[in-house]
Amino acid sequence: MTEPTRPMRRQDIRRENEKAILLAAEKVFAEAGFGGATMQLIADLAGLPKANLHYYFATKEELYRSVVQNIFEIWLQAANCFDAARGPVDGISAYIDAKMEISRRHADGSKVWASEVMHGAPVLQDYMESTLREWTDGRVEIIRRWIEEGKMDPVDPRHLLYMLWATTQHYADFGHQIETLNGGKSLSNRQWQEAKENIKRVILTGIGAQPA
Amino acid sequence: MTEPTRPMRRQDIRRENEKAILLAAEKVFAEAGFGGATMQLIADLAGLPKANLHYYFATKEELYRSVVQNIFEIWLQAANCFDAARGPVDGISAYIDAKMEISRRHADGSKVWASEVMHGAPVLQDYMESTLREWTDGRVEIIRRWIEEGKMDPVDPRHLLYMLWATTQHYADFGHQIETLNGGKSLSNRQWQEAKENIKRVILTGIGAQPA
DNA sequence: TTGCATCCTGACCGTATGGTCAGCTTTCAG
DNA sequence: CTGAAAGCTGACCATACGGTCAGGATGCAA
Repeated sequence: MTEPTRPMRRQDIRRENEKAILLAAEKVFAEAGFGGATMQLIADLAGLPKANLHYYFATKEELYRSVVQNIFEIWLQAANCFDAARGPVDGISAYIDAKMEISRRHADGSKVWASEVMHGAPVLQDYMESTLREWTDGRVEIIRRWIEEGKMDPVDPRHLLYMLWATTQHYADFGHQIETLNGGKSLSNRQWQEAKENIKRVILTGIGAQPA
Repeated sequence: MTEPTRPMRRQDIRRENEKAILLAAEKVFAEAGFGGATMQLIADLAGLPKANLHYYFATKEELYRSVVQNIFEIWLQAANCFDAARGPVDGISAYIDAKMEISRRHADGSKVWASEVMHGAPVLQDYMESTLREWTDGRVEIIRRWIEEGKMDPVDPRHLLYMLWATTQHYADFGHQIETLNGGKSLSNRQWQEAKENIKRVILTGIGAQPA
């Protein structure tokens, strides 16, 4: 115990409880899926009575929506790497780094996101048709320009993006499989590093954008 | 209606009903996850009363297990491509073709498989620790030999395999996302072909195993 | 034809789950 | 200090779901 008592302010209480609930929910949704998750389990993990969850989030759907939107924000932020870059080597390297960091630090969120998409994006369909589509179109344009400028081979930009998403996301979504094939141990720092380097090397070489 | 009545034989009845149930179950599990799927939904989709499902499959778990094992078999069969090959170009090309075909023809199964792994492989843990591990180790050895023989660059075989799994599986698991970014339309024959070619080209080039 | 094994199913049951609510405690502005 | 707003929660409810079962229908071997 750090403090004997804590005279929390209202603001703090709300913020901390919402945070605890969202964190617990992310984990439970990731492990059991939306249908398999129960409010009771989330409540227990968050250390709160179930009724308290419904005080902050009216319904299971609303809580789920919050979790999914959270991870979507994080996912989109990794986009910035792309824009600041001068060429494919910088841009794609940075993007892979960022996405791999997400796979590692937000494995649960990644799984929830994957689950949401796999089940037809019932919650995020709007975002996918607006924000995601715009983001993608923008990146496709950037890649197209790189190709025009001779900075990389003429690879279909969309399929290249899918490849980046797939390879990086895989380390979160299929982390359990990777762990099992790694002797039941989660990847070490070194192994994560190797994974990143491998992806970068194969893809950058594969699109003819080798570092100078 | 094709036939007025059908004097089915017992054998046929069992086979056809099990098949119908498994097909329906695969779809429902893919769309809703294990927890979200209901026996009633599966029964409706299969065109049978719910109680009849329990006649063929005692429990929801047993039905789910059958579905997962089915797709695992298919998944493993794609392995043969690897063995018959003389070098990385043949082997990896054939494997990508096979896995992409699975992503296209068995999208539901692929999703169920992904879901199973994402949730910690509660059903398939044994298989993963035995069959899958053996298969993987064998393929790692093959790739290592290719590297020794100078047929490709020294890329970590395991991470290469993960890359192959990820890129191909992505077209099934994230098919909805891809569809949305494709203007709401599923990929055409031509687009599937392009996807395959792109993956092959980038990866084969990326590992320094260009066709002669 | 007969008898039996297989196949089928409507009706039912116990339980778990999402959600509600009345009433309590705590915070804090005035 | 005070009252209202915010925070909290045990007990409760309706429903949906997995699973059961008694008994009827059907095929099939002898």
